Amino acid sequence: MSRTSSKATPQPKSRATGKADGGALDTLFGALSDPTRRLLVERLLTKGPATATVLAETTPLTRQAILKHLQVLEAAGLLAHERSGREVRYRVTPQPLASAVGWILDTAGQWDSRIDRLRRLSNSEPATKR
Amino acid sequence: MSRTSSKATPQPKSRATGKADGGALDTLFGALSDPTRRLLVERLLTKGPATATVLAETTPLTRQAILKHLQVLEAAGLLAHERSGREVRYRVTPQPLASAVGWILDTAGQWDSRIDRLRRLSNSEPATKR
DNA sequence: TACTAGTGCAACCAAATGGTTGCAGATCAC
DNA sequence: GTGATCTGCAACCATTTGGTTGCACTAGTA
Repeated sequence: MSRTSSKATPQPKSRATGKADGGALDTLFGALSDPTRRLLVERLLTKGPATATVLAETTPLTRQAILKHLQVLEAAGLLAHERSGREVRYRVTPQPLASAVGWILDTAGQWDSRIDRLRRLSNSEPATKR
Repeated sequence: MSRTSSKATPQPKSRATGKADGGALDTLFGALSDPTRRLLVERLLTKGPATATVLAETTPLTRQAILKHLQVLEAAGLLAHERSGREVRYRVTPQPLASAVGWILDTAGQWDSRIDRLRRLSNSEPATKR
């Protein structure tokens, strides 16, 4: 049952389609979900812009692996690159983090107002407890 | 050559090992990276706790698919479930979102201080531009 | 010029992910 | 009791992901 009308809609079944406008958050949170990538962001922030080869020297990973991570981060808008000569230097552009915080605060806000509503309605229950 | 000493370390090559202490952020951001899951969180917040079957009725997905998403969210600490009779009811526990915001703010903080440092050193460059 | 260092691209692989179906086990209502 | 619902597994499948290797290309440098 459950699957209300899935058979009726001939959707291409590709789950990569995304929900359009939410796609930015997808790639953003997705980019942040990998420890290597968070590490790269932190490293680029603390030690400044660097190339993929230089970044790869400090990890057990290949340059290509690092490159892929950098591209994921760039696709999420967290990085930008510029080339000087034969080198390609990556730097952090943390603006997209604002949308992440935005979604989280929005959500937490709904939670807060919900707690508030519950408190107002029933004064006996602690609402969350943990 | 990059790959400094990968051949020397006989690491089990399983990428699921995680970086231990950062694992919480992994699962957290990972859980948030899916639009369906964010939708579930929002729905559970706005309309209150619900069972997997009920949640599945409003989406084109199977109950099992929803179930898996709920389990991912629960593993990230964003959900908790309690059963009453034969029903299992899920509710949001948004506390872990704090760690996410924490990491982001830390990172943004490093960025701010770095801009500050740059501004103090060279007064001519706009530092970010975009 | 020839050599070296850095990047770009493509093929390939294993594991994780998101989804399905089918069925067994509880629990409620009659 | 019987039947209808709801949950819980398990198997299975296709796509994505994270990683590797190998090689071609480009840009500095001796």
